[in-house]
Parts: sequence; structure tokens; C-alpha cells
Amino acid sequence: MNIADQIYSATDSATQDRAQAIRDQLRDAIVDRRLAPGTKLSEGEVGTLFDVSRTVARAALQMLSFEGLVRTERNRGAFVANPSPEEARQVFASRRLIEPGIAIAACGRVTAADIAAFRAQLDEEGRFIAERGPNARRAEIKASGDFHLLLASVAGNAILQRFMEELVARSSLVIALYGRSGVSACGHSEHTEIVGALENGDCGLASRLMLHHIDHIEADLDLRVRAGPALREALNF
Amino acid sequence: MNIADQIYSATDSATQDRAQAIRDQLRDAIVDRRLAPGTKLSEGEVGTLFDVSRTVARAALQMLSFEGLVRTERNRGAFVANPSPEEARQVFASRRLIEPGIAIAACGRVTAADIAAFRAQLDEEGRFIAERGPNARRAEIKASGDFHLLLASVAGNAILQRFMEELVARSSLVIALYGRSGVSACGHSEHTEIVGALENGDCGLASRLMLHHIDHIEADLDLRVRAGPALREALNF
DNA sequence: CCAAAAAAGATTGCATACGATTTTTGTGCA
DNA sequence: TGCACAAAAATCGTATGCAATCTTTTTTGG
Repeated sequence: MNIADQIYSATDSATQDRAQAIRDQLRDAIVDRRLAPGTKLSEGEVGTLFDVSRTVARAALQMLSFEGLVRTERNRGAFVANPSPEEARQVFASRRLIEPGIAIAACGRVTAADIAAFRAQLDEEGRFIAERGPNARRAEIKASGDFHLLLASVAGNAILQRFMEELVARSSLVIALYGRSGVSACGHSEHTEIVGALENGDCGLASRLMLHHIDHIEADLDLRVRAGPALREALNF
Repeated sequence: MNIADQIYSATDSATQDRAQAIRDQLRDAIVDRRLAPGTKLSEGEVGTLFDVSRTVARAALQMLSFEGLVRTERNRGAFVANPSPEEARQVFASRRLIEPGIAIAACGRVTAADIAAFRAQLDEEGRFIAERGPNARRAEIKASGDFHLLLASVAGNAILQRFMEELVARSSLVIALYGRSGVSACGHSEHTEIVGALENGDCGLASRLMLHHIDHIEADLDLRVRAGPALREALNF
């Protein structure tokens, strides 16, 4: 089974229109850092790009705005979100609150098939860590996020799963903005440990490992205010 | 200060259009049970009711769909959500996971002014409990939800605050659907205890009280499958 | 009289059009 | 040259129109 199917099965079953598809593609582009924070996403441009009218492009942008991935300003347009350090802290505070509980819930429901899916996911992560280059790094961040989404889907709570989709997407933005370089390798080993705890049915351990994992991710960020954030803002960048 | 200002200040500051206002009014109506679950909300009807075009009515309905308060079916329209018992369980599982943490966060940041706001909120709750009749009961449910939203706003995490807005709104729907009658009175005393713990700075106690409070609310629900849910579904009700 | 098919009606999905607001460009004056 | 102001272009907010889809009613055959 494809990982994407797992992740989006809950929402896509009731897929209402093309806007959803456009939202997914744009979200991938944002999470993959192909669209840099601050990039303007004009309705017309998005519309012509995907060959739809402004109406549906607008709907897609509105969805992304709800998820916090784009910021919209009245009469000015939509921009890829540029999360502040404070927002970044709130994203990770939310994850520290939610994900240990998700680990426990998943631990109580995990099946052999799930474990196999986790193993496949870990393999994929490992592949991208071995490679070098910006594309591999993008794929690595995305694969790391997919691990957390897979865990959320195993937990079996559609509401928490959606919350996690939002938090993981925003985390990717934050990591892209504030992350230092040689980070995520340790994340991979921690993922492996968590899967091991799940497999052994040690829910308390899985929860604690998850909490530490999130702490490590956040500790690798540099959330000090940058030299010219006011300037960047002023330049509408 | 009005409680509504507190609750919506985070989102309404960037109010982009009339759709947001319509969403708020519809949400209030749903939470207050003036709009029964399953009620059809046609774009045209909403539009004429608020004197806007279908375009903006549609946007408002889309927002509510994201919050899980309305369910939209392609080419059929939008309906006030009719949460299943399973959905209800997920809502409360999410709250059990999130709200104790919110209580701790709020406990660490609460100010004297916040305490005063809590007292005012408790007074308002008490007023509606004393009264009788369906309107008072609606107001009681709403006031009870506002307590939790006030706590979330004090916690100072905009992301968690938005999650709580959604969870509280959906809880109101669930309580309206599955709640037994003489319930919420005990909720009021528990709210009072929580505020007391906050005032004393006993964060652990506040967190534990909150967890028990949520358990009590859920315990007062009757989540057994009803006589004819399939029938109701079949009748498009 | 009932069941199935066909037509009519209502509602949504989407595209386009137009006024309003913002941003950019161009021009005249100090 | 530099700045203020105005015109032009671009973009957004919203209304409306048309085709597609779904629902309901009517018609028709058994």
C-alpha cells in the first residue's frame, strides 16, 4: 500500500472537487520547499498553472490558509507562510502535547501489517539520508514527516490525524526555515527505536521516545531572531 | 471585555471577508442547536438569508466543513454534521489528550485579569443553570464551551486554541445529540474547582481536574447506537 | 393499480465579468 | 536628481450565468 493512500484516505474519500487536488499539490510543493516561504501565490497564476478558473484556485488557497501553510491578506493575495520563531515554538509545543499520546494510541492498535509499513517507511528514510544534495534533503524531510503521519493514521483517530497533518506540514516549513544542516540523521535512528517500542508493545517507552524525539528536532532549530526579519517583512519577502 | 472578543480575537484580527462573519453566525446557530444536525444548508438559501451571493455563502460553508461542523457531499450540498458515536468518541479522546496540557500551559501564564475573566464566565454559567427551558439549556452548553475556550486563549498557543475551537464546537453538537438531561450542573462546579487550582498555581491539580471533567462529560453521554440511525440516514435526515 | 422510464425542477461545480483596492509606472515640478 | 502625484496595470472580492448532476414529479406501459 502506498503511504500517501494511508495518509489521505480519510479526507480524500469525500473528495469534492479539483480544488482538493490542487491543494495537495501545492502543499507538497510547500513542504518540499520548492515554493519558498513568502512566495506570492496569486489566484490567477495558480489558476492558469493548473488550468482551472480563479474560483477553484481560490478555494485551494483558502484551504491552505486554514492549515496555516499560506497567509492571505485582504486585497493583496496569498503568500507561502513565513512562520515566526514564536509560531515555530507553538507548532512544537503542540506536537509535544499531542504526539506522545498518539504514540500510546497507536501502540495499543498496531498490527503486524502496520509494523511492516513502518519498516518500509524506515527503509525509505534511510535511502534519502545516504544520498546527498538538496533534492535528497527535501525528500528526507518529507519522509521523516510521513513517518509521523503513518503513526497518526495507525492511532485511528481521524481528528487527531488531521491535526497532525497540519502540524507536520507546518513543521516542515519551520525546519526548512530554521533548521541547521546535519540534523535529521539522528531522527532516523529515533524513528527506528520508536517502531521497536511499538513492536514490543511497550507503550510507555514509545511515548517517552516520541517526546524526546520532538525535543531533539526542536533543539536542532535556530530560533533566534534573524538579522533582518523586519527587513524581509518590509521588503515583502 | 466580552468573552466573544477573547475567543475570536486571534482569527478575527485578520478578518478577510464577509464569509468569515457568516461562518461565525452559522457556527453559533449550530452550536446552539438552532440548526439541528442533518439540516440542509443550501448555498442559495444561505446566500439569500445573509444577502450575499452564492460565492461567499459557499466559502462560509467550506470553512464549516473544514471544522467538521457541516458535511458536504458532492453535487448534493452541505448539511449540519450528524456525528456518529465513533466520531463522538474521537472528539473526546482528542480533548482528553489536549486539554490537560492546555490547563498546565494556562496555569503557567494566568494573570489576575484572567482570573477575573474566569470568575465572570463562571457567574454567567451559573445564571443559565438556575434557569429552565430549552433556551437556557442552549445558553448553558454554550457558556460551558466558552469556559474551555477561555482557558485555551489563556494558554497562549494560537494553534492549540484553534484546535480547541473546533473540538468544543463539535462537542456541543455531540452533547446536543447524545447528552442526557440533567448533566451539566456538575460541570459548573468542576469548572469552579479548575479555576481555583489555577488561582493557587497548582498546575498538576488543574490538569487532573480537567481530565476528570472531560471524563465526566463523556460519561454523561449515551453513545449506544440508536434505534434507527441507518433509517435516519436512509431517509436523508 | 403499480413499476419503470422520462421529463421537469432544483442545486451544485465551475467559469467568467465587473467594480474595488492595491501596486506599479510615468510625468511634471522643485 | 529627487520627490509628489496621477494614470495605468495588476489583483482581489463578489455577482452572475451556464452546464452537469441530482431529485422529484409526471407519464407510460404492463
